[in-house]
Amino acid sequence: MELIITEKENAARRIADILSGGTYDSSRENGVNIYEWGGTRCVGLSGHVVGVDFPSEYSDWRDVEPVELIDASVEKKATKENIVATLRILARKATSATIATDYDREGELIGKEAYEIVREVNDEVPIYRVRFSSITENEVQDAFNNPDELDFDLAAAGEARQIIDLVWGAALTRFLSLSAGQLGNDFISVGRVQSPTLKLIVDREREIQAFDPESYWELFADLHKEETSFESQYFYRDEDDNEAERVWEEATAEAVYETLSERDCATVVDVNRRTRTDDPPTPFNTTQFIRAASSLGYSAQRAMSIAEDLYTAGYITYPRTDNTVYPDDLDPEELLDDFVGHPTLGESAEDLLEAEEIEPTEGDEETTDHPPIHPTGEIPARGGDVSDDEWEVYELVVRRFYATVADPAIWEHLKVVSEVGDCRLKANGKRLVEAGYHDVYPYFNTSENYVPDVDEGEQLELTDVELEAKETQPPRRYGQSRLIETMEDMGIGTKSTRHNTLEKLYDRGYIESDPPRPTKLAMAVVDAAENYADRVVSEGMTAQLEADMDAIASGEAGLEDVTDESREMLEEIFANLADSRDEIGDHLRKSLKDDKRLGPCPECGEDLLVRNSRHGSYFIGCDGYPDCENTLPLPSTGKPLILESECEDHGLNEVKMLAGRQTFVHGCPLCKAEDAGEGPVLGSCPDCGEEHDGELAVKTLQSGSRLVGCTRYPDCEYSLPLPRRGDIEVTDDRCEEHDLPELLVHSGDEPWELGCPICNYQEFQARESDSGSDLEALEGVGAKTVEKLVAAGIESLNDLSDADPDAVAESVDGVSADRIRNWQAEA
DNA sequence: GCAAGGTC
Repeated sequence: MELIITEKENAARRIADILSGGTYDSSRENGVNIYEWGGTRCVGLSGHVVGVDFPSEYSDWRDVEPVELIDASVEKKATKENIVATLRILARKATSATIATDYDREGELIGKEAYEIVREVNDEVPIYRVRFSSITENEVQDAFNNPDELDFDLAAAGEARQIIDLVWGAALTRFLSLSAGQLGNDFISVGRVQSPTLKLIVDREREIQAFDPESYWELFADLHKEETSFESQYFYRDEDDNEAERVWEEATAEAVYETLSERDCATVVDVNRRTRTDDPPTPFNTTQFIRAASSLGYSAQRAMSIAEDLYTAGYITYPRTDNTVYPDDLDPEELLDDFVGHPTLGESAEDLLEAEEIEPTEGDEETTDHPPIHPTGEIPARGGDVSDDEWEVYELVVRRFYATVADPAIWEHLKVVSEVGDCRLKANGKRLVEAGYHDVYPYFNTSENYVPDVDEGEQLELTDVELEAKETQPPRRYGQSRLIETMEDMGIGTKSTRHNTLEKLYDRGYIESDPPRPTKLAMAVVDAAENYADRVVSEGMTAQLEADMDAIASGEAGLEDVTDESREMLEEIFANLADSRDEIGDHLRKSLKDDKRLGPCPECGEDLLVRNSRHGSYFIGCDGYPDCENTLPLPSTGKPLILESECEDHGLNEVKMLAGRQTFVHGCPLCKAEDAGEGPVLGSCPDCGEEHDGELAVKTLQSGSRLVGCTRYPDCEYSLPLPRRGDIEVTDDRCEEHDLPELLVHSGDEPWELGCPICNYQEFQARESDSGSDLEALEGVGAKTVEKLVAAGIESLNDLSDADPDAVAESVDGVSADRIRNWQAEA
């Protein structure tokens, strides 16, 4: 039997399809698909199926000095046992094995892992390696007709990276965690990729904190030509003879204002017209895809997760790629043809097919493993096969492909300079003359700025002179997609890991909200690393590692040369760290406390801190405990985030509750506690009104949440829910059926009618039973996933909370146990 | 219970 091993399940099926001419059968072993035809079997791995780790005697953090990890041996352990087991079974029976993992460094290493598993159980079988740049008939046939051998040097380069990352990461992570006494879930992590990324965010925050705003002024005036008018801005020549608009002295700004205000007319002194070509964008790699999706409001993580689903379902190509050049076997016309006649995507495709020649754009990076992200030609049904979010991302990928084969756009720029006394005004107009690719790719801003045709020497009426006082602004925080782009520029992380690295920084409590803001802990970790292990927060470590890996791959250096040298450098770092452990620990501990501090306790003046209750919820307690027992409640949903804004009455920071889509600002917890109590009475209680004269009132609980409840509580527990946000107004209109006033909720710009609270609750219940489920409130869950969950016996959030994630993942297609755990945390 | 890299 001939055995073929690929990097992933999807590739196994496609290769089986090509080599068997579509005649393969499939079977399942240990939950792994095996494709079979003639005497051949083809199986897909799931990326790495083994991972590096220290021997188990090193696993107790308290028993082992972190420095000992530097010289500890590093072992390989199976991480996907079912796949490894399946591979062993197949390998025993194989007469030849062919490794067909991805054509890149990590693919070579994954191939070597497979090689070792095969060799362990079968020391005779010949093992080949095939390489192809895309899974197409020609390339695959060609590769299998000319089998090669595994490149052990290239794989060793990858192994060196694994060892260095593990040793540095584990030793330093344990050192910092132990120094601050942060063990268990709250450990303090450090790594070659995460730490330079964190430093990027921290450095920007330092700039923002150090920023000293400066005042300046800008001047504007309206110019008129016949019926039309346009805005012009004052400018002057600075010392370097560049055009400048900002005036730095108030007196100068006022003098200019005087000059402009005194006149009622300006003379055109210069008209400059030019056309600019606006080239269509290049094909999507992962980073550019994330960037485009983020401008539609998707987080990096969410964009990748949707892309992953679209890929698995066969609608788009592999979403993890650095490639920005379409492969030769992609025929753009053929692909456009697939969209002809489609109700919403068809028209653009038909327009594009009318062009005489179709020549796609190209980016700078051409790689051998995967093509740029593009549609496959298989089109999902909106609302049926895919959710609205998935469709939006799918359409983005389709339209990006359209854009890459579309014409450039042409802009006309018109600059008009006018003179008023000795002052000059300018106006920049732009007009889209040829929309070009913007017609098929409507995601870029194409707003025009109208400036009329004028001639030199023309006199224009001048009105509405404005003097605006402004301040220079601190640099802006990096957004997620900007961070991922910067990581790519710095050469850290990979297309597959960058978005996960950001997620990791959130999980570790290093960054919060979006755009991410570093916590005090993050600042302290970066401080410590800069002082003692500068290398691990610099992009230089990756640059050096890349160079070393190249040397190993080309045979100029051995794996041991590189890892030994790296270990020596880490030894030196630990020699310097030894005496500073307590000092570093104190700094980290202090920062951890700062992240929880809201401000002074009104009862004793110590600090109020966010604390965990025993049940996993949160409350606010005093640092003076047990001397001061002051506490304040927090809402039971979500994880508290301390905002920068402070309450004017109490000097406490306001609190936001993070709970996925149900995130809301709770505000000052002391204000909330003071506001707690009974609000206006609405009417008689339907449960006990007749018998005991109970009445319904709007109530605010200590935690800040509100409800309509009976005034006889706790004797009568009748209650109706109210929305978490907004002020409730009791109107004069009454519901005839329940004899209660209609309620109005003021939140956002427009107040909305909640109506009678009983009717509102009944409608809510009807909707619940209608859709059958409250599962849709979960992040990233659409009707389709709910259907699958219901089919597996999970009908509500309650069911989900009680379920065993692994068991559910087993029975629900396309949902991982981790994702379920996230949902449980969210619920 | 450490990293980063694959993949789901």
